[in-house]
Amino acid sequence: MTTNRVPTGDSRDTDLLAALVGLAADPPSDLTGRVFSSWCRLEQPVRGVYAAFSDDGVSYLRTSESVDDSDERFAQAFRQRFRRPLLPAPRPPAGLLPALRRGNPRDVRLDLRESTAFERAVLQATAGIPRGETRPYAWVAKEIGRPNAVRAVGSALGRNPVPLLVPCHRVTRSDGHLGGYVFGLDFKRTLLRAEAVDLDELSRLAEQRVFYVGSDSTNVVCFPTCHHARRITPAHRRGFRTLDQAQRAGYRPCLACRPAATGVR
DNA sequence: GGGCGGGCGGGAG
DNA sequence: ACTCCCGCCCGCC
Repeated sequence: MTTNRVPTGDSRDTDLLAALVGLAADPPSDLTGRVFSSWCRLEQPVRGVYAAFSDDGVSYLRTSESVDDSDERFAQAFRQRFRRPLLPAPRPPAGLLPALRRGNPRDVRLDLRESTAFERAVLQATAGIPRGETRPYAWVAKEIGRPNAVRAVGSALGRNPVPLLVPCHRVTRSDGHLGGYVFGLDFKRTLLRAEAVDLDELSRLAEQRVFYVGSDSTNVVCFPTCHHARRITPAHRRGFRTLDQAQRAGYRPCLACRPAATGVR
């Protein structure tokens, strides 16, 4: 996340007072996100994308398809959720386009203040899933230290205010199925294919109930989409149904994809 | 594959 | 404050 905000103290109340006093003059930039947000529409890299943002970061993102290609529908959806007016902006915020292109939320500043602490934890863990890879919902739950809150993770991702930027399309079910998606399952498939995720291979593995892949030369076990797993030579490739089976066979979990012990028997 | 209970956070009343 | 209900789930049957 980049910082383009003027540094301020933590005393928000005094900041607010000072801001209100100076309102007749120039509004301080760090107040804008609380009063109104700007919006813009991008035509790339995905068909069309609407984003709402302020100096505090991008707070809301929709595909144009999901709002019937209508500026007004987007503004309506934003106002209903954030209870704040929305003004058009001449240009997108710094980093938004690279973030969308590279599928990396760290290229752009995000404003997640409207989310709960739990939701932010879910979004942060999800943000760490590399482009071209997938992780189960149960993995996200484990990553944030709430291994049983799996379904709540699904709910939180369903409310992800900034899909595409926080790549919740990279979170799939533990049984190998893709699970749901705000913009529909087809769009989830399209996004994953665009990142070169081999969906056919994934469903083949799911059919065989292979959810972990290891190398018998390194004795490291990964999620199948981990970039390390994809480099394993076919001759050394070994599939496992559970992490437990892999570990009993002498494999240790990959430090990059951190496969979690939850899985389908 | 399908069904079902368990699990959890959040929002509505 | 509490209860009830819902949801991008999981594991067992």
